[in-house]
Amino acid sequence: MYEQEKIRKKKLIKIKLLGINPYPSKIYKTNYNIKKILINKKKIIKNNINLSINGRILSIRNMSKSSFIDIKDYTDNKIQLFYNIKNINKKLINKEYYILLFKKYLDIGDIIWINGKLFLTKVKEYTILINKIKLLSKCIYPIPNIKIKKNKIYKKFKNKEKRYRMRYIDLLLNKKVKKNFLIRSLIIKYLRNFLNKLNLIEVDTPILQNIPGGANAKPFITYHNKFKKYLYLRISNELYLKRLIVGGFKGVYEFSRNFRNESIDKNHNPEFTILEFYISYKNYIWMMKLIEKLLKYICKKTFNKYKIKINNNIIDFSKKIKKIKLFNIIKKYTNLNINENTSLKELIKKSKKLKINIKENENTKEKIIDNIFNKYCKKKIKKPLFIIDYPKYMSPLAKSKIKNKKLTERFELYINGKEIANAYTELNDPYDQFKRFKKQNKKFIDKDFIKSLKIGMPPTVGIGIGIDRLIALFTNNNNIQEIILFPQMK
RNA sequence: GACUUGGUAGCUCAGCUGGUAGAGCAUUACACUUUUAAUGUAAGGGUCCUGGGUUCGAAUCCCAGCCAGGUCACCA
Repeated sequence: MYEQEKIRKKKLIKIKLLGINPYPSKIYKTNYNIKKILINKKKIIKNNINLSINGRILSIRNMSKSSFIDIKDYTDNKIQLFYNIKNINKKLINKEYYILLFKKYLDIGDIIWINGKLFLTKVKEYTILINKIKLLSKCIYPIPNIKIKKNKIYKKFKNKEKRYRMRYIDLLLNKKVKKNFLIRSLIIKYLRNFLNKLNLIEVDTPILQNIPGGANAKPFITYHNKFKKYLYLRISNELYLKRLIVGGFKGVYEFSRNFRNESIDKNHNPEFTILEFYISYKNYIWMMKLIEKLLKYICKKTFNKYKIKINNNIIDFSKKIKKIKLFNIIKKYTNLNINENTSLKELIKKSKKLKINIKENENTKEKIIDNIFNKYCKKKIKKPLFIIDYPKYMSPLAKSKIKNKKLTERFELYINGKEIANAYTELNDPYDQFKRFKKQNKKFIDKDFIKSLKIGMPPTVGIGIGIDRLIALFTNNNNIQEIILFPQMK
């Protein structure tokens, strides 16, 4: 690094001394991108079209009095450039052309603008004969070189730590990585389209909250100097979106960046994105149908097909998603006969064989069931599956079922062993909600939210979809770091 | 948090049971008038993650730490 950077710095100084600005502010017009050139190559040659393009240099081959340069642009296509000493005698050649090309001041990684005409070389490669050239930005830090020689690929930049810490290089060199983020962008775009078609309103709610509510997780704490009080980065936006439903919106959604002060692994980043949306006068049954439509829609729009391969399983998003009751799936995989009436003592007894490890002070029914499910059921789910009939004690924000008050109108969506979404008909009884908050977490009770429920929230269904996990799923990545541009690192 | 694998040149990686730090590509110089990610010759480039220890001698063995990956647990 030291050596090569030093050499390039010297070049930079020389270029400047010779009157060339290595970082010009002027914009040079282009009339093509490389993808467009490759598509229209025959036409371009036929009509003798003058091409102007931008790009980054990938490789340089100097041979005596002529040279070849490969450049790549934002379309991720590359094209070969050519210049020859014959051109030097022409009066047309400007100073910059001479200095950059013949003094060899260009490096791999430099960003240039060129103007020239397309021709076919002796070896039949479509190539641009350079007529004018401008340096747009000098590359000082050498990027890993891209080369294939004798069937060996010298293109690797695959050290994960380096890739994540220097994502700009990763994106530049690894096509797949860039593609993943293009898919991410598409999926979010189509989710928005879908929700907008439903006439939901996109909103922004506070990231800095007085009381971290709506989920059970450790928050990041910060301090407001003027208020002289602690504020919390949101762990969820749920309670704010519900306030908006109280306020009379028919439906709202937010792509919410949430923050949780927990450990990092392939499924968890301290900041992550959840899409939450709430629709009044609907319930969780309706939402299940909507989610089927939503998945089908984004799969089709993004990939132009309904079936995609995930972890060697083909998943067909045009099919109806099956439902199973929580206690039934537990029975299926563990043979354990439990239900919402099972007492804590009984649960502990029955689950003893399953090697569930719960800290003694956290010995609650919801923890034990959660544990059993995570350990024995979750990973077995490959195809999309709705899990329903969660007991009330596991669902502090969900409305109870009419026929069985101990169960709730709630479902979770699992695909490929991962929780993708969590939804329920929202609890809108303020006194019931207050009781449940008290049971769940005495430290943070959002009394203002209770007040909003007292004003009256219409029957409402709400859902949270883990966007990072959803995108990891659709891009067939097992690690969330691959689809978060800048994953958190120490 | 536990276990496990790794950290050596710009990149990818060799380096055996301890004996002067290696390769390919990249870089620099020279040669060669259109090459298939050329070719030939030569050169430069290293805090072998950090700190201790063992030893005449440590990239290598031992201990501690840092950073990262994987698996599991916790957390959603």
